[in-house]
Amino acid sequence: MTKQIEKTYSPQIEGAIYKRWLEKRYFHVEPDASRRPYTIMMPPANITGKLHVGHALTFAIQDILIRFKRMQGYNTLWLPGTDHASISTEVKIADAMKEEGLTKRDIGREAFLERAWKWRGEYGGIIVQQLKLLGVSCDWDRERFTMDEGLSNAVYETFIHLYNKGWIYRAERLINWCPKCQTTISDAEVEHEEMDGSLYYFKYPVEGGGFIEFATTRPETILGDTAVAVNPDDERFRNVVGKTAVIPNIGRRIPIIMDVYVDKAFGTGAVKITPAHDPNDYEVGSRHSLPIINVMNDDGTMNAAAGPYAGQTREKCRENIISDFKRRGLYIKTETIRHAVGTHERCDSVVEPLIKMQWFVKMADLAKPALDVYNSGKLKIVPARAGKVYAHWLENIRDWCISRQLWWGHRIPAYYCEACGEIFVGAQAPEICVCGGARFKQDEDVLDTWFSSALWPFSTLGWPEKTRELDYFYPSDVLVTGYDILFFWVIRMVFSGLEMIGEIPFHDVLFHGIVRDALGRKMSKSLNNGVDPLRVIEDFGADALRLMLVTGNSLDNDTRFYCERLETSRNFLNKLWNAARFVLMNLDADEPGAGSGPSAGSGPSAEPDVMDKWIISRANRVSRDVTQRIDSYDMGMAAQMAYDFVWDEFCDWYVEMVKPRLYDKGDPTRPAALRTLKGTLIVCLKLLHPFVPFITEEIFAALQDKEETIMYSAWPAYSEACDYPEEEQMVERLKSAIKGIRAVRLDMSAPPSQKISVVLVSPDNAVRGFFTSVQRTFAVLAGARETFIQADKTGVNGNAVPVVIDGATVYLPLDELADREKEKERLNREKKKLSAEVERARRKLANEGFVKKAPPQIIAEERAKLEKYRKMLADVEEQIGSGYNYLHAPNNK
RNA sequence: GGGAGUUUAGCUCAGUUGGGAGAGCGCUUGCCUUACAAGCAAGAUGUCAUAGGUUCGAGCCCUAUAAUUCCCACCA
Repeated sequence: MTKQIEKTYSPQIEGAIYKRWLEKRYFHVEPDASRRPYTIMMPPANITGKLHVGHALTFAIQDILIRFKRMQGYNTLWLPGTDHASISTEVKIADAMKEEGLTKRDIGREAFLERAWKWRGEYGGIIVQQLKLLGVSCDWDRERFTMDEGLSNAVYETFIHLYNKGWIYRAERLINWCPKCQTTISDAEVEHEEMDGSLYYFKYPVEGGGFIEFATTRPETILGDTAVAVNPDDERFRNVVGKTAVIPNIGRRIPIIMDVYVDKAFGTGAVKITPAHDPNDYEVGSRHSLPIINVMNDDGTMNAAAGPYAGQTREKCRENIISDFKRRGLYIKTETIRHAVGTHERCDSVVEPLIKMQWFVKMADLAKPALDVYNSGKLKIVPARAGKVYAHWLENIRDWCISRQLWWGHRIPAYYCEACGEIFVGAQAPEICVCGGARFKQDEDVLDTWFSSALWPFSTLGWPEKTRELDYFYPSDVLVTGYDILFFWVIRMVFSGLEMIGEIPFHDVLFHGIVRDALGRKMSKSLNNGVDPLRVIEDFGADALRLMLVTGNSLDNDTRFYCERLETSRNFLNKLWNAARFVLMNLDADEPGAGSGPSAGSGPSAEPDVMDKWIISRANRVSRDVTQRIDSYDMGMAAQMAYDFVWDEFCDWYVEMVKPRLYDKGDPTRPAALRTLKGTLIVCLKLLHPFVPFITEEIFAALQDKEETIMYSAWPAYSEACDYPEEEQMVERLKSAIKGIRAVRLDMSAPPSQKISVVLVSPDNAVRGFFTSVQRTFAVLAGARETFIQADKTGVNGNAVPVVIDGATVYLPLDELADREKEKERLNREKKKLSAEVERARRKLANEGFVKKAPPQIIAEERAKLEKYRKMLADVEEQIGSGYNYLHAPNNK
């Protein structure tokens, strides 16, 4: 006997279900050559992170795919994990230390790392626990951390490999320096922000008389100037080129040179050149062999080379320079200018270009194969426009600065001989140097956090060991992520996978939008407009949250977070819950056996009737459509279709239609009704399970005699045998008749308790036969006391209200209730509508071009429509014109 | 400076290869009909941003324009 479920839906069930799934180890998989794998690598969550709604969206999408494929019989691995998040974690720990009055330098590297590991142990698992509340079905037994031993080996192996190939090198280059975080950052980590700034005009005295005027946005870098450049074609400067200008205050003599880089139209046409602090100037400087003078310390203050300005912050120095130039009469003017300023995306401080010795990955050779797999279609990127961004980035890629002046992360596996300075790259320092020295010092820097995440798709499977997992699960099927980490992560995984494994890390990349607040703003700490998913889950449940996030939006667009939408989802779940309750109640009231059987309407003892066939047919088609939608990553539409089917067709129509059969214990079609009811509910549950895993599991369990999980039940497959187009058409007639009658009743304010008589007149035998077979249902849903089904109008009161449907007219003898005027209006509205339809179809078919050029199927459909509407129109006109005399009817209202 | 989105009902958004404009919320009206008032039933609401073009036929394809959002970029 089936179990009963609680009276109202409550998301409190979720915790226990997840616990059961974990206990049963339903998420865990092993390589199995007899089954096809389906693999998703979960983007590792930062250990510093807290669950936000963005996570909820991205993990909901991944879980939908995983659960869908699992039910389709794939051996599905969804591998979770966390990222050490080098810089964020380090900053966080340093901040915590500040409260104790300690700095990193105070305690030293080793003690700091000790704290970091301790911190990771204490807080690193929080986000994982929060993730579980979402219902994610990932294989927790395979959870990985980017600084696990195995994953670290992968990092060193890769570094050494690339170094030996000459693709990792150490060089002194102009890099992006974050003065606040005190480390280099990669180009990708610099955010260019357009803002209003000042363009200052100054002049340098020229030796031999005169001045040269120039403009700059960064006066403090004057101290590092080693030339002034003008365009070779610029006539205005002909007489000063080759002469020497003098920087006041510090008295440095610098040449006036020519370089095509200079834009004649900008500023004064002359540019001060600071090779140590500007990428362009660096280029110019190397072309002209100019000295490079670094005037800044790592913390953004001026260094000794700044002479009298040494020790000042860059901001203070700027002010002082301006006032000094003013005092000397060398200041001309200040203009406001809109220009891009580079800031560090993590801390927002202005990035300082500096020359430093750093480690780089040479990108040219790595980028090419990554571009090839995209161009050849081997790597599919959804949506397609993201692919263009991918290609554009790779085509214009520059070398990747991978060293960071931090402690938390993978330390660069390079060792320097203390005697001669020779570099050795390897897992350990060598025994002895070529110079005979035996003391080595490891490089102080760690690697960019993305260097290790770039290896995630295979390092998590055991590489560089040759494992069964790597062999079986790699490459993964799809990578799902927000478009914001395309450059940071996705591209780097692709070229890393291609280089180290020789195969792309995933076949598809699916980018989705971000979750915004109700006003469409990005959620951010500064606006304090973030939505806490944990609160939402507490109030509405993970199912409601997940459903809300994926429904009603196309994936690639951003979505707004509305509480009302959450309620809509919650209401739907309650609807589903109560539909299930209804089914369970009826199954329970049934004698054993009749309602059992998992599939819809396939039992010999319970042949489905026409209504059953209708819902079976609909369920069948919807299953096919939902499957197609998920397969094409159209989760929103898939969810919407399942939602509509459950609510509109199953609950509002089928369940209502089937009630009279259920309430009559003697009805011979009752077993079929029960069977179909249960079977269709199960199809609904299965279609919904990827989206709302908890509630579907709970109901599914209640429907089963034995313990079974919906997770591993078979996904509904489309079957032609379950297609019943004729039954569908008939039931559509039934629905139109009922809707028409209801409309009339409402017009007349006839309460549901007031039963009426209904006469259905149709010359069509099949239509009459159908209505006869569903007579009782028809009567109940139409609120009829009795129904007469006949071929002509015999006995129909002249004052009866007609409702015209396709193939029949229904008469409601409502004399005493009828509001004649209202009915007249209604019929005329009908007439107008039908006339428009007829006219539209007629004009279309009268169009020579249409008949000549349109596909035959479209023309045939159009003809059928014309025919149908013409008939209905004629019926309506007949009612208006002849048999129905409104004007002389009594009006008792 | 380059590129990509978006513009559809009062609000938020769907609308797969071009073939009769949709949903949720909100609104109007009537219902506690023994699964569900987190519900049921019936309704109203759109120059599909603008202007051209292609086509028998355009919300969908092409061109231009406007508004708006985002990404990329070394003009001081």
